[in-house]
Amino acid sequence: MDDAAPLNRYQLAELGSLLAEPARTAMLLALVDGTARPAGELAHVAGITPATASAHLRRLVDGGLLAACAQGRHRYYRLANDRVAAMLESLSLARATAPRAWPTKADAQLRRARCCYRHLAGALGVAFCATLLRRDWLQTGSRGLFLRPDGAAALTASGLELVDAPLYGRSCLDWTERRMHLGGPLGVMLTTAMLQAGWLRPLPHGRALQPSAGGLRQLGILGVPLD
Amino acid sequence: MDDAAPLNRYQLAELGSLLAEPARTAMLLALVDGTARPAGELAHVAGITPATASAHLRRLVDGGLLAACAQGRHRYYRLANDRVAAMLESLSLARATAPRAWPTKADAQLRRARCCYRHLAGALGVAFCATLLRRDWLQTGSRGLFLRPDGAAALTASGLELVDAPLYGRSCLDWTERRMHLGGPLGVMLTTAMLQAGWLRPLPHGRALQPSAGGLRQLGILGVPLD
DNA sequence: CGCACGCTTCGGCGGTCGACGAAGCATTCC
DNA sequence: GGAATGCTTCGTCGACCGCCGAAGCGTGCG
Repeated sequence: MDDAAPLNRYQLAELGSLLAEPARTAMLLALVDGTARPAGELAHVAGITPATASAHLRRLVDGGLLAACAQGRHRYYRLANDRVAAMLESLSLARATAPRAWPTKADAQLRRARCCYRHLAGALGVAFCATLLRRDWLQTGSRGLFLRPDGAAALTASGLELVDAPLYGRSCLDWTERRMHLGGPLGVMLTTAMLQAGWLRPLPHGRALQPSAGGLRQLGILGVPLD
Repeated sequence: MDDAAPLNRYQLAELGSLLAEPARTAMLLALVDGTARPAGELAHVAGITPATASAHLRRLVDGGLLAACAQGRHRYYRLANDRVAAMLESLSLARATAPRAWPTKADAQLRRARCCYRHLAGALGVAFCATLLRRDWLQTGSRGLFLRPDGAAALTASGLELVDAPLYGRSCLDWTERRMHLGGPLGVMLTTAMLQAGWLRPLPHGRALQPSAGGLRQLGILGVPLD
């Protein structure tokens, strides 16, 4: 799946082999919505033991259909690239509805917004990061994600007091949303600024963060979709 | 491949299984150009014995990817429908160049035009049939292919004396071109008219037909692409 | 520091499937 | 009618692969 050149008979058969097993197709179908999911969850989705799932996931990664990224003691898997998703779509297997999320005992507040290693996570963190990327305020450089000047200006205009130093961020997987959000020093700095500006308020117990009315208003103005 | 509904994990795996074998992908790739090819040729393309090829072809037909049609002691296989071709295309396996034709000892005259059960076959027969279809002069009815009035008028204007009776034709596979041409009573009638009008002249030996200069001119006027 | 947890690797079992040769059936040609 | 041809079916062998339990490794938590 690296180049767009026509596949020969062997490459096509190899691709077919990867799709030839219901356990593997179940995992792929669970990932077509772009989420990244840990191996154990994919094993459960496929109805097989973690040992068997590990072998399948290895084959899918070796075959270029999946990408793995370890985070803590979890190992998240996602589709390798957009073309894999498009290929699956073209096989008419894209489901209209996203696969149901793994049942989590985390309460609603925790799922909505929380701090993750000092930066913003949860649905709000994912949406905020997606917005920065969509507006090209966040860009990928050799040393990681960095904030472009126009993005910094927009955030400052919204009331955030940003640190002037060139900070870099990195993608961080969200364990409830299963999507990327902004971590690293840049993520920490932005989250700290939001806390200082009163957009977010830490709840007494746990890591949940409570967005304020004013914070939600400012985020909405910036273009962040709010539930 | 019968409906466009999203595939579940088992249907997708079944489709993958069909693609998981190089011998089968070789056959499918040989058919993506829309041609129909006999089992023996497909076996040669895949590099396997006829016995093994027969099993593969049976699976592909049962899986809805191929369609078979017996003609004489040959059994021609082609892609089941357009969606199969599109699916293969989407897997980036459509080749820009058509697979090289099976080497045939038939001489050039025979390949160009000949009679096949009393109707016109060869490259000229295929091109003539395609033109009739493209111009909507030929239409598919419940009893077979029939000539529409405007088509009959155009052919008569070109100098062919057509029988007035409502004749029906049927698709006939061309063994050198591997494409459909017009057979059945309608095909026989049209070919007979061409012979009577001097467009075609039967060669003394064999079944080859020699188009005349006037015949080629008239066919060109009708829109038939000539080599 | 030790336990719990998530994931991977290893070993072995069983089923599926692809390969072929030989035989059988249908069609065509002489 | 008999031989030749094209294709399918049958029987059998061997390889591959999916499955699991058990063990090993690394991370995170108390």
